[in-house]
Formats: sequence, C-alpha cells, structure tokens
Amino acid sequence: MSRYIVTTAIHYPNGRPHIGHAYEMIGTDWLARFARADGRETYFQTGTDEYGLKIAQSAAAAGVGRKAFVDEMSSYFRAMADELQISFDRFIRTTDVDHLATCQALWTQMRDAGDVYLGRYEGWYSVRDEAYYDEDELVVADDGTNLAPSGTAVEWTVEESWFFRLSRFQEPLLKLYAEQPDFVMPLSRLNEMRAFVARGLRDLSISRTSFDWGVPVPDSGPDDVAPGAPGHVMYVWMDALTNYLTPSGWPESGWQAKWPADLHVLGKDVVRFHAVYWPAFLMSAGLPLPKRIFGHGFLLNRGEKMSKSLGNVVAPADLVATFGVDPLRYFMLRAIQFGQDGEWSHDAIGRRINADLANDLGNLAQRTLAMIAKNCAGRVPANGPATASDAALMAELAPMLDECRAAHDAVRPDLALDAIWARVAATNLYLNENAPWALRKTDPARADVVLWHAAEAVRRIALLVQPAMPESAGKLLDQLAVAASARGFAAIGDALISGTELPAPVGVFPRWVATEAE
RNA sequence: GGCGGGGUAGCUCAGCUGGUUAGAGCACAGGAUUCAUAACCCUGAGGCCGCGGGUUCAAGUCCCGCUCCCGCCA
Repeated sequence: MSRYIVTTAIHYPNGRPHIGHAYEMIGTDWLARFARADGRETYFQTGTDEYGLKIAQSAAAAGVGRKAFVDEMSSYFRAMADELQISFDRFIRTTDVDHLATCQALWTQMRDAGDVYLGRYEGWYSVRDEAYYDEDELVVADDGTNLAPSGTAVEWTVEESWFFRLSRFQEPLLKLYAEQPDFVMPLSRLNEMRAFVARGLRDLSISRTSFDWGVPVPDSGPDDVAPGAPGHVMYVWMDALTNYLTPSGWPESGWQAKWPADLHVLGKDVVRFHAVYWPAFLMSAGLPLPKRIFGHGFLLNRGEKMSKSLGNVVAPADLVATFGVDPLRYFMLRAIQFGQDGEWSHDAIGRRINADLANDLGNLAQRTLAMIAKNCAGRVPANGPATASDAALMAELAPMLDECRAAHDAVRPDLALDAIWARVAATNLYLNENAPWALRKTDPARADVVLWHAAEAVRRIALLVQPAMPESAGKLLDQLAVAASARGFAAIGDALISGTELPAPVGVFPRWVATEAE
C-alpha cells in the first residue's frame, strides 16, 4: 500500500501528439494523483521513444539533424502533458544519457545469462515497411517480381543480427500468467497473451545493422562473445521497454527504490511487447517483474478512428480550448471504461459537462456555498445535534473512499467517479428534503446544521475529485477554506470547523453551450 | 481459417451460480419547487433482451444452429 510506481508507454514522436496520447496520459495521471493523494509514495513516468529508422528518415526528410528533430518533436509531447496537468515525476526521453547506460547494462546482463546470441536474419525484406515477410505472404506482381502484402518491393536480405532466446521463456511466462492472472489487464488481454505464448515462441531479433539511429549494442563481453560484430544498434523495442527501468538507476545501487513498477499503462496494440517480451527480458536479467500491465482502449471520434484521410483529426489543445482541461479530463475518465474503446464527440462531452459538472456537482456546491455566504455571515455554520437524515447522509458518504480505492486498484476511474457522483446526488437530495432555505425562517439553528452537513459532504467529495480534476477540485476546497495540508485522503475523516471564514463563492463548473463552430 | 469476447430502452451500459411486473445514467415528456449554474427533486413514456430451435414448472441468464460486430493469432 505504501509505494506506487506507474508509467505510461513512451510515445513515438514521429508526428504531433493526438487525442490517443492525451487519453493515455490522463488515465495514468488519475492513477498517479489518486495514489499520491492517498498518501502513497508515488512515482509517475511518461516520455518519448526517440530512436528507430522512421525517426531517422523523418529527420532526413525535414532536413534537420536527428537529435534536433527529436528535441523539437518531443517538446510537443511534453507541452501537451503540461497543458493537460499531467503530474509526471519524470519525462523520460530514450535519448537521455542515463537511458543509454541502463540499456547497455541490461543487454550485457541478458547476454551474460546466455540468452543473447549472434545469428543471421534472412528473408524477404521490404525497406518501405521495415519488415520481413515469409515466402507465402508474398504476392507476385504483373512483371513477375515479388511484392510484400502491402504492395511494396521486397528483396531477399540477409542481415547479421543479435537474437534473444525468447523461446526459452515460454514455460516461465505461462507460469507467470497462471500464478498472477492480473499480470495482464483487462483479463481478455491476458487470455490473448496466454494463447500467443502457448503456441510457442520464436527467438527475437534484437539488433539492426541497416541504420544507426539507436542505442549501440555493447560490442563484446568479458568473454569476448562476439568481438567481431560492430555496427549493431538495438531493436527499438529492446531499448524502448528498458525506459521503465532507467529511472531506477539500475544497475547502480539504490535501484530498488524505483523498481519494479506497480503498473505499466499502455495501448491495447502494444500489450504483447509489454506482457511477453518485457518480462522475458527481465527474467533473463534476473530482475523483478512489473506487477501489472494494463492495456487501455482507443478513443473513437463518433465511432471512427481518427485519421488524416478521414479529416477528423482533432488536436488535444483544441479540445482543451473548447472545454477546459478539467472537463475534458472528467469526460475521458468518467464516460469511457479505460480498458475498452470509447466514443467521444463535442456533443457527448458537452452533455457530460452540463449533466454531471454544472447541474450536479457545480450546482450542489454553489447552492450550498451561496446559502452559507448569505445566511451564515460567510463562515462555516454551526453544527449541532444530528437528525436521522444527517446521520443517513454521513453513512452514505462513509464508504466512498474505499469504493474509490477499489476502483483505483481495478484501474477503473469510471467506477470511482460513479461512486463519487452517487454521493453528489445523495447530497442534492438531502438538501431538497431538508430545505434549509425554508428552515431559515422557522428554525435557523437547524438550517445551519443542514448547511454544515451539505458543506461537509462537498468537502469530502471535492477531496476525491482531485485526481480527476485537480484545478477545479482545488477551487472547491479553497472555497471551503480547506488547508493545503488537509487535502490528502487521510483528511477525509476530518470535519469542517464551524466559524471558519470562507471566501465568497464563485461557480466552478459553467454550463457548456454549443457554438456554431462545434 | 483457428482461438476468444460481444450483440439488452434513442445513446452509453449493468444484469452473479436460471425464479416475482428486465434495471441505471443521459436524452425526452409532465409535475413540484424557487436555496442554486432554466439547475436540484418527483413522476412518466420508451425494450420480439440479434434470429431460430431445444432443456426446464420457470431462460436475457443453460444447450444447439444461424447471423452480425470486435479482439488476438495465422
């Protein structure tokens, strides 16, 4: 319970960041902020994956140096993370110097374990696709030449390559999946991985000689395994996966403070690399494995994948400009199950904002705080003997934190927000039933007690809303004069102190009104 | 083609080992209210539970076939 290390995948900065990147960062940020607010020692990492042939080609096409190219492209991802209020502890870049050291150390350790050997990769290679194809996959063109399934030219290529003995890890991986069925989440992904591994594993080519934009393979080991194999760079996934280990400083002492990770969050399309290759690398090197791998779904714009050809590409910054960071974060976290694909549209986001934020939570806070400002001299009202109704509200609120923790553990931000919003509704109902505006005329002391309970409910709700909407929740807590030191979940059992002076209330969640452009 | 998951109100989904009139939120309609961001609260309308068979006293919930969608692999 004490420590929580969580990562996003590192993103390939071959183009500008899109909503899918934003989604992954937001979901993972919620996990990190929740753990942090819950008093856990938290470490959260995101970043960019900057090596590989495609990057080298893009840099060449742009007429700039490779490092200059990734410096610029990576900066867009970092800027987006900042704009989305992503609370990362480190933004790692695979071109960082410490990453080089860890990659080479890991490689050496795997090699010393006897799992890396020099071999030859041969097959029909398409330069355009950057991939090898089997003989039976090829199609014959009109002129009799062989083409890849994608229609690109292929040539028989023999490339010297280092291989990783992945085949050796079939049984250990199956054992891992059997003993730790939440190693890969959601469960459907675990089943896919189990089926994949059960069919048998082939050794993995983990180096390339056809380009040099990558982490150099250490040329020879203590026993001179292959002194005559210069010119290899690591296969991009080899160095990319290692990014998770880099911040720990391994193999330098003290690495246990930041490894193993509790959770790797990544897109469903790269689950295999994380659930098969990565643990195999670590097993080979004798290092502890991450606790869990979570493959999230994709966002679809009105049911369609975003693509340049469809012309439905929307930049995250545009959505932030339209809706605001917190409402956008809320929508992504609440309206979509993290493990499944989900649809979004301007309309859907707008409806969510109005229904949940403006009408429910915003209105609850506003009606409560406005009454207090008007009738209680702008101070937290006096509490008093609780009625059955007051007690029922408090009982309703009591399990909220544990329900959120369970949702956090299950990587289900939507369920946590469901649990919180059930309390928003309960508090609105409580106010209607107790009608402090009417009590004001007949029993002002009782009206104060009702308002105290409503405000106390808002405080607890706002505490738990922080990971989803840090800025907005902060404003609510400001308006309740909750000290910065009392905003962790440990303070949920505190209570508002009567007589505390409160600032003038200001609406936090404005209604959304569609404009022509949207 | 092989393996796996799924087709439940207009939309997004919940329905565990079969059992009273199939649920929630949103959207929609009406009511009540006016502390509050035309919000909150109450009520209502809306469903051949993909199609066809079967098992059972009883099936959205089990079995068989068909169909459509999705994922992994080839």
